[in-house]
Amino acid sequence: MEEQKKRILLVEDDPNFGTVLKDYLMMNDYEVTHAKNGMEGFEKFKKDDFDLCILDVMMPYKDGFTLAKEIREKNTDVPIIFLTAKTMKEDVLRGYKVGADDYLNKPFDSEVLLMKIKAIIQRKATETISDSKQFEFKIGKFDLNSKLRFLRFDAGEPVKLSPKENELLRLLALHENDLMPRELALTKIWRDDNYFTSRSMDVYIAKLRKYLKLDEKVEILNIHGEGFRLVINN
Amino acid sequence: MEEQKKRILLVEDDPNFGTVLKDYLMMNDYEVTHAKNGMEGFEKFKKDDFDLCILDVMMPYKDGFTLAKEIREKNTDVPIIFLTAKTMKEDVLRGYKVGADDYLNKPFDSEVLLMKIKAIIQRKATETISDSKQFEFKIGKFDLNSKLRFLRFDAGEPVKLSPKENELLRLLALHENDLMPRELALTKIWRDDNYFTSRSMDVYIAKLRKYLKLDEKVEILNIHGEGFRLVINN
DNA sequence: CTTCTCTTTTAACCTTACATTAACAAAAAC
DNA sequence: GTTTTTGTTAATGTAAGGTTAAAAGAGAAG
Repeated sequence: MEEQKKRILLVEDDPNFGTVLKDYLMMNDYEVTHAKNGMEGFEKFKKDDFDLCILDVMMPYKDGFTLAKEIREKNTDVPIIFLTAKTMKEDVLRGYKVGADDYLNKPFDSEVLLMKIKAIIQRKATETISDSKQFEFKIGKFDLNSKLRFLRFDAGEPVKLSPKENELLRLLALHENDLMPRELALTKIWRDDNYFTSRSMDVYIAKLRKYLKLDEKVEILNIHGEGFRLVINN
Repeated sequence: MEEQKKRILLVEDDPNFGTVLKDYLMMNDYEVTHAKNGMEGFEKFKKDDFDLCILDVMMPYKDGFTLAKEIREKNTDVPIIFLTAKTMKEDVLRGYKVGADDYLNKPFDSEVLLMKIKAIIQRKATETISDSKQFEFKIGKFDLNSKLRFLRFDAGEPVKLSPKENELLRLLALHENDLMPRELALTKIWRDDNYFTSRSMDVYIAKLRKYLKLDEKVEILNIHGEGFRLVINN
């Protein structure tokens, strides 16, 4: 079976360590892009699609967490592994908040890192069955382009959607006629689950309903305690 | 937000540590079943549905890895976290091989464990559940979709069911024409068995009967002192 | 640095949905 | 005939969701 090499973005400011790690990963059949600081890391991230990011936490100018936040704004899915110099609890917790998939304490065992990489990439691969690269949806008489973030009714003037509106509608569309669990949206879009983010989400549901009113065949139904359902009647 | 408590199976042979950890998790809103060894752990696993397993590696008779293998044979999805006494590389690698989601070295920080639990359970929630089979039932002229929680008569307008109505009808449908023991519903749905939950269940039976009246061939019979029976006459 | 604009969150208030409890009637068991 | 179990309806309390508006952030432009 012909298998596409997985692409890793490695952001590590220590040139010695970075180079060694890069070479090690490449020897294990990954395609590695090495950035020497947060700034550069973000630039490279924007330019390419990666299957995984490995970020050093301690870096001058822009630390790993800040970089992760920026990356998350662009891409809610890409797995992130943090490298922390020592096991500081605050770091670990902060990492999870930003949506880390894992973290490793330096010095770490390279085989363990490989295992983690494998496990994480595999996990994503199974998750990403259908929602891989879907950015255009037909929703009744609407067209949603979630890459450009606009919603067009009946081939008319497109309305611009805010990032959150867009993500939420996209999630709903991905589950058209099916349940889109509340939890899913909260974890994928808001990455946090408390009373207020939950209310925030409800506010966005209201906004979307307003947009979608133009087509009376399209509606967002609530399933009490579970989530929402985008239905298209005919 | 009425959120169903997540259920954790904790297998830990050290009674002191096990009890403390159990209490800590329960204080943080998890429902915890504590097994004192691998054997017991597997028995409890078979009996119930868990959202997460936390397994101690070092246990007499049946170690955590062996238990994990057995669990994996029953269930390929449930997340597993290992607790290892010290960071032995072989253990870590072996853990990943068996399909661990994470591992923690004792002693560990309890807050970190909580974060990991949260992250892992959220991750699972993300993976879309689309086993339509177990959720759709034909009951006489009715269609029950117990994932979307609606009941439709004769291809007409669907009626929304409340969570309890839905679960109860689903249980009855699973035992169609057969006895559905009272106790089964009480333990599976209400997870509690006392005078009042029992009365509550009767109230729901009445509700379901009302819905099902539309098809005179469908009825819920009582078997005194035993339970109920969903029968479809022809 | 300030202002303007767009986005998101927080707050408030109201409605709907749900589960439980109580009360009483009916049926079954003994 | 008395006790226990079940059938049913209504009342209550709480939680979740709908909606709107104001506050708070964030970024761009002046």
